[in-house]
Amino acid sequence: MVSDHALDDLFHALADPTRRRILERLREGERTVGELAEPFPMSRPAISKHLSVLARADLVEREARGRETVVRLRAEPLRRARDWAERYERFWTGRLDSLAEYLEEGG
Amino acid sequence: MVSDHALDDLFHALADPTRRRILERLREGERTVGELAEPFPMSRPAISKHLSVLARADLVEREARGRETVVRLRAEPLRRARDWAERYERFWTGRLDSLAEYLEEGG
DNA sequence: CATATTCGTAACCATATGGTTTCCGATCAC
DNA sequence: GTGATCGGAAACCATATGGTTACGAATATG
Repeated sequence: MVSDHALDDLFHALADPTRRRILERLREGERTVGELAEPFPMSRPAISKHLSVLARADLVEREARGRETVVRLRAEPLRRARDWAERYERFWTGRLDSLAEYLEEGG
Repeated sequence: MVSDHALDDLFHALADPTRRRILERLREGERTVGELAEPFPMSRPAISKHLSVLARADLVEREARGRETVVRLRAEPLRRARDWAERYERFWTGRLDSLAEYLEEGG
């Protein structure tokens, strides 16, 4: 574990609504940068930066195609996020754990 | 969906190794702020700020107990993170989807 | 060839983040 | 009551973040 820079990048990438919306749209299929930028009330370079953040987290890949750039979803890293969160599952699945801890701690 | 500030706070809280380590330690049981701060090479106020970030995401709750403050894990919000990520599961579980999209797009 | 389009980079700016040190209120111990 | 300890708040600082506009390289168009 130590510091796990990949998880830092991953969660940071997900902590922005614009970036999450981009991922949502990419579920429907690959899109050019221009198509991705169109619905957002911000400039193309701003979207380009968001895509760089997503690419650093390995959540998208960009491929030059002619003068356009096609962006594709790479969802695999999200599995790591899910797995990480799942390790806490027993903690939210009921208060049995609280009782167990209470007993363990000599209560 | 719109903007979902709760997910912003949640993923932001998780995007820091110190905060994730704090959550890890809290899985073993509640801890005082001092106990939580002890292993980290940073000041108590720094940890206090990290705890505020975690509290804003509803991942911990703090309770004054005498002059100490006890911190408890509240893992429920992590379920939302897991559920969010899981919506992408079919995207990482095989390339069948790619074929489907290829066909849908008239390839 | 000339021009328009796509998209990334550079430079810049305002604000947020993450750390520090200092201080203060509350509580416990004596 | 005096003094030590716990922990949050305030003030401060350096850097990161998230946006902008301007520009330039590469590609398509006519």
